[in-house]
Amino acid sequence: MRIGELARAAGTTPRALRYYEEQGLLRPARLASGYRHYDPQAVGTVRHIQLLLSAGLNTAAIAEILPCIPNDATVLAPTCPELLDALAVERARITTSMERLAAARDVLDRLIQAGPATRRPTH
Amino acid sequence: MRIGELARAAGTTPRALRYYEEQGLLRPARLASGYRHYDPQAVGTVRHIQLLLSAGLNTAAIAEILPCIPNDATVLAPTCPELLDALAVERARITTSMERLAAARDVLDRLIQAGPATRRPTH
DNA sequence: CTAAACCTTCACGTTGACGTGAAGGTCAAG
DNA sequence: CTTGACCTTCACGTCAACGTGAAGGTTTAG
Repeated sequence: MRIGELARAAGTTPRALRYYEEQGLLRPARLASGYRHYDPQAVGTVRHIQLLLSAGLNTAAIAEILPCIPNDATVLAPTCPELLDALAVERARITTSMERLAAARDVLDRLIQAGPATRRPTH
Repeated sequence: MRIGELARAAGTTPRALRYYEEQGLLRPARLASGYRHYDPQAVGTVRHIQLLLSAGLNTAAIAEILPCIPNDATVLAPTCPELLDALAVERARITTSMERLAAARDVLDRLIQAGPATRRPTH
């Protein structure tokens, strides 16, 4: 498939896909015309990229981790053992983020709960 | 207290505090010298700001919400009812973020689990 | 064969939350 | 009264993940 088709299939834009390639996350083949050519597995790869990006990983971290994620998507990775540290670091970062989000949500929840419904004087 | 002291107390920088003021999040008094003067409650306010920022709220959203968070910090807000919508929107955004983080963490967990320990052939 | 719809490579613009000097006023200690 | 640690207001720099043309080649449907 070509870049536009992949972009539609993965819910993104050609520009983003070129950016991912520039960052070393994708390595599409090239047709004689110079057009990029992606195999169907690229759809899953791009979805993984977007997921990790939305989790706050940057492209450098994803570039490390991505080779360990199999194209098959149902089968797990043969795994690159030397990356376990990096994985653990990112995992910890995500957990910390989730805790902060939970704390912030609690703040909002308290405001919502103390809302217009309950209006008891404090005495 | 002055800006440097507040910055140290809240674990941030004077520059950030001036930025918060510029965004309407803080309104310190001024001494005759032109120096900003903060009361002790500002420490808690700044902590709230940082928490909400780290949860992905921008300064505009925080500017809406912050007036509803009491300086006391243990007592809940009298609440501004017209903000319930905005609160709900941000709450939903946070929940979505947490779900994405959880999904990404699952991906990492599967990689970590399938790590060097387990190495069974698939047949 | 031609026009629409693709694609290519530059290369500059955007957004948010600050960082980082620059140039100068203020305050406490010695 | 001077030095050093504060503080002030500009105002430009940064970083990441793209957006947005510009100028031009390619492919495909009619």
